[in-house]
Amino acid sequence: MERKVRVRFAPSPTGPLHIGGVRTALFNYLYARRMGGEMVLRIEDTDSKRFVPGAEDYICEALDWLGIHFDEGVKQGGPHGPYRQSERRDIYRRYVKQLLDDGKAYIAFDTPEELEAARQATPNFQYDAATRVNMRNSITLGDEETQRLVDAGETYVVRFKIEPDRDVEVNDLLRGKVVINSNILDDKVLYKSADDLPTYHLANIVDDHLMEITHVIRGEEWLPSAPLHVLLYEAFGWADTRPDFVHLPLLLKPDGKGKLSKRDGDRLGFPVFPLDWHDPKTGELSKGYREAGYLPEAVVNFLALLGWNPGDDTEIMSMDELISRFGFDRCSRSGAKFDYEKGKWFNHKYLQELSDSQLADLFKPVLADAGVDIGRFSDDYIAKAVGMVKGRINFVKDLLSQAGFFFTAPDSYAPKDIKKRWSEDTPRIMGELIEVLRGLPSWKSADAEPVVLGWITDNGYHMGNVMNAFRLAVVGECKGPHMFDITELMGPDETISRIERAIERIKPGE
RNA sequence: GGCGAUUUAGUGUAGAGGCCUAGCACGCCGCCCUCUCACGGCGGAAACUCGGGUUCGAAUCCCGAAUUCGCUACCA
Repeated sequence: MERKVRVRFAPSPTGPLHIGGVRTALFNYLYARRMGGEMVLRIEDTDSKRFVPGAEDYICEALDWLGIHFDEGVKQGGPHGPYRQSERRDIYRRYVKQLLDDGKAYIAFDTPEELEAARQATPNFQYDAATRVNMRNSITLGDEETQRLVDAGETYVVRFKIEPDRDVEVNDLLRGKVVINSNILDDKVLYKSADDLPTYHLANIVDDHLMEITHVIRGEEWLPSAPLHVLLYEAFGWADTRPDFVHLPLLLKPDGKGKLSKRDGDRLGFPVFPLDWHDPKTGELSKGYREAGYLPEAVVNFLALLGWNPGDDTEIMSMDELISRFGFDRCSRSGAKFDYEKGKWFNHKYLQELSDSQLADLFKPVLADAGVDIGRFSDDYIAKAVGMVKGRINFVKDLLSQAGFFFTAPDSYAPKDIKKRWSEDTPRIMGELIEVLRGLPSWKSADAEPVVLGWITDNGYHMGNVMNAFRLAVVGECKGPHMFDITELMGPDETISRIERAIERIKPGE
């Protein structure tokens, strides 16, 4: 019987969700939707030492912002709950007991110090079939003594009894059959009595089974422990419903070596988190894509193409298009260096698809923050200003430097441009320009342009110098959209007053 | 060190024996457009890790080496 596809995203709430984690969540989501399946969000908070308050809410908010929605999980509940591992203690205890009763696991009392000593004594110490007979555990101590110690309240762990010298096969949908000999596996700790919590490995297998997960899609860092998981499914007698594995390639640093980390973002100046994160302990702020000005669609599109491609040259794809085309047959197996420049380009493309008024709405708060009284400008004015410069922006905030002059007259002028375009007799020519402008029958760009250009050529003036001085006076520097489009929008009063202002304030360059 | 994975331009990738004088995109450079800066259009530089095979023919198949990454915790 074909089981309904069910996948899960299972982050650990130890801090803000990393962008690599976001991609893992995205691939899970795309696959689930593609297959008409379901996706659950499970919180793996089995490490009480690393738990960070707020991290869970952050994860939910971030994925929600990106449009990655869950069918079941910690926020929406569901028939397989609870979805927080710390609330499933009784379940894990039951399965730990089952393993113990079946002789598939044993209790060990070795203290961290004793383990450390063992590692010191033996170069490549590994707690396994060969060494467990020399340690303090239920195998060497016997059932009676073990029970006595447990009853006496001694802290212990439960270790998985790995059967030596077995070739364990992991069938990975991306990498094919990976075979690992069980001799290199150690007797992993499954449960710690100290905090009455399982470790990742046990909780993961139990939950995936109970939650009827069909596909475990996770980062490549889990590949080495996949054989252990396979063995665990066997030990529980769940081999027939064991999920398929997909180990996704990692996101790497743009330069140098290794996994992309928070430090790289700080060092290279880009976010590695979806949302801003204020660390509750250090008070430190980590920048997020949302606050940096990214559209969630752009982030999703960008991330989807890191390690996957649709098979043709299509690059801009909505979530629905990604879903309809996604598959592991087109995933790459090697790590992808994170290319922030390409990410900016995606945002640029998505910004271009917004209408002028949509962009204007996004721009208004930025303008207001910059101290502009936006009440003085009509929505139509803002939208038109935005429309003229949108082609040159990667972020909404870029609008400030590109279109700011539409809202505030320049209070300084680019020295470079003064030097090049503002000479001794420029003020006189600008004075003439004002008269020409005043005599204009129409301020429409198409009407005004031939008149002004005609005046320039008729007087034998230098086209570039006059027009750029004009631009310098109005914009503050020699950049921006077509000059007469600017003046049409700004209107005669503002335009002429800016020229007068410039004549007063600019000292000619040498 | 051990184990596993990985390997096409600076980056992300296409390519599944002849269609490859290796395609696309970002980035970079140049030209055009032009009152400026951009956008856009056009063009350019830039890659099959190496060594052996197999084959009439290999980026594509086989073997070996190297590379890079990951794992090697009472973290996930």
